[in-house]
Amino acid sequence: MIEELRGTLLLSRLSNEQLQRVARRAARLRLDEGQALFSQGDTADRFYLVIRGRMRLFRLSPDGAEKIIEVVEPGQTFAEALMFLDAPRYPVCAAALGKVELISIDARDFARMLRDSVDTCFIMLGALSQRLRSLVREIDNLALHSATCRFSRYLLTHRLAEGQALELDLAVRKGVIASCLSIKPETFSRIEKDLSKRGVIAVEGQHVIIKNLAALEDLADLGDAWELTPLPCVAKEPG
Amino acid sequence: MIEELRGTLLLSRLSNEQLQRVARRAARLRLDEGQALFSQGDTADRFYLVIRGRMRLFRLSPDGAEKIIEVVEPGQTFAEALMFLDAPRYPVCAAALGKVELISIDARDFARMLRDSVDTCFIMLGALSQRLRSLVREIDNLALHSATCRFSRYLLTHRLAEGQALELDLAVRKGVIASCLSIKPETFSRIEKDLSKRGVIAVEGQHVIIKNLAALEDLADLGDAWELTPLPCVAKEPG
DNA sequence: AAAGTTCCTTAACTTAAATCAAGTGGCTAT
DNA sequence: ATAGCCACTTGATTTAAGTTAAGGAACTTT
Repeated sequence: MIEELRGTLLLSRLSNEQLQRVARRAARLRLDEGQALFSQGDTADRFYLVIRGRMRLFRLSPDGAEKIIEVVEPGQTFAEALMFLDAPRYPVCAAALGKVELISIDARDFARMLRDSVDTCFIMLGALSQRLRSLVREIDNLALHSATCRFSRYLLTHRLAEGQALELDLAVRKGVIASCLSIKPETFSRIEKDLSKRGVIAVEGQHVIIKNLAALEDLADLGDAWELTPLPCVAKEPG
Repeated sequence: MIEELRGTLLLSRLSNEQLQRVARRAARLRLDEGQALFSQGDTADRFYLVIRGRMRLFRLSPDGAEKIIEVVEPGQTFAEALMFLDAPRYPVCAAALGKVELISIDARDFARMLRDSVDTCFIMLGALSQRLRSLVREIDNLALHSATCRFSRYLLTHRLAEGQALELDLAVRKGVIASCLSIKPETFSRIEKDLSKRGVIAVEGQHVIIKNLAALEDLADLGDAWELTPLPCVAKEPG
């Protein structure tokens, strides 16, 4: 367990004693496909580290519609920002995408410990700042760009994640991607089909081939190239 | 200047020497109506404190459409989260709504100083966490709720801000509110008119009267009451 | 006071995406 | 195998909100 914790960026700057303290109050957790971890509104006293599998964090509307805010990958933590609020409640629901293994961490205790690790504070601040930026981008996507544009951007950013390849495999069900992009599955299908017909991409199941990168970038409507890069890097030492 | 800084939540835990250090590298700034402060993509080496007036932070799409992400009120800081990123660029444009007075603060220097004030780190973490939560809510609003619902929620939250009154004055131009809600001005007008016709509200210029609170809450589609309250409180002492 | 602005409203019309309603093809489990 | 389920596709239709266009009210500015 200690080793798994140490490998996580957020916890990387903690001393051995600190890690042991975290581990003492941590618990391993296994979820099956679709199983819920917590719901929007629940009191938030723990945060989580994904060891294996993926979690989906989503908002639920009163009439049952859902919108995925984030898909959390192994090695990432989630719900850790809440420990700095007064009487925190989870602002989203969390459920497993496939089988998932997690470690759950005591938030209050962790926050108290944080007072002795400014380094970790800074890692945390960097992480929150990045997440803030990505949420701003998502708002921009929703408010200012069409479904086709969002889909194109999705392909382009995930191409980056896989080393600039012109082919990529969708990591999750299409319905999940659709929800991430705030598109209904039907519309998602139609967009895929349309772009295929126009020769921009070719789709076969989960496998997508970018046939015309220039056209795709055009559809993605990237005014500023710098916007795309989702640099996963945090300031180490300000100054 | 020192006094103005000390009154700001974010800076409230700094020692006199630290405040003096901040002040030494701070500058006062005045903007006229509509004047731009920075643009999306600019290198971000300073952050700002609003002394007087309001700033609008907005995203610009390549074709010139704009969406206001936030309206910053006096006493609030903005763009402070960026100092924790590696080569930060402003993710939004900032411009004045009316005449504005600001203090601009050196971000790198501030971040360096932060290492000696865990208290301030925690205030910062709390502030970022709150902002994160409000952006998640905004995404929820855009993805899961209609324009009318967003408008209703706007009225209800701003009613709270003004002590539960059933009447309120819109603090900014309607076009600005429309952009905050990602609604076109024409649609905004139509919604106002429709709700007036249905006896839910009455509008006269900037003055809005809530005639039927229950109906408005119904339109706002609040599944969970706890969601509305935008508690502006930060954890002081975790533990 | 006349002429411009800027902001807001109203009306006619268009459109992107949602909804409704069937399918299809690939799994799993009996 | 076959029945059932699930993810996805496809087509027909609806609808919320955007677009275009024009006019009005409250201001500045000259």
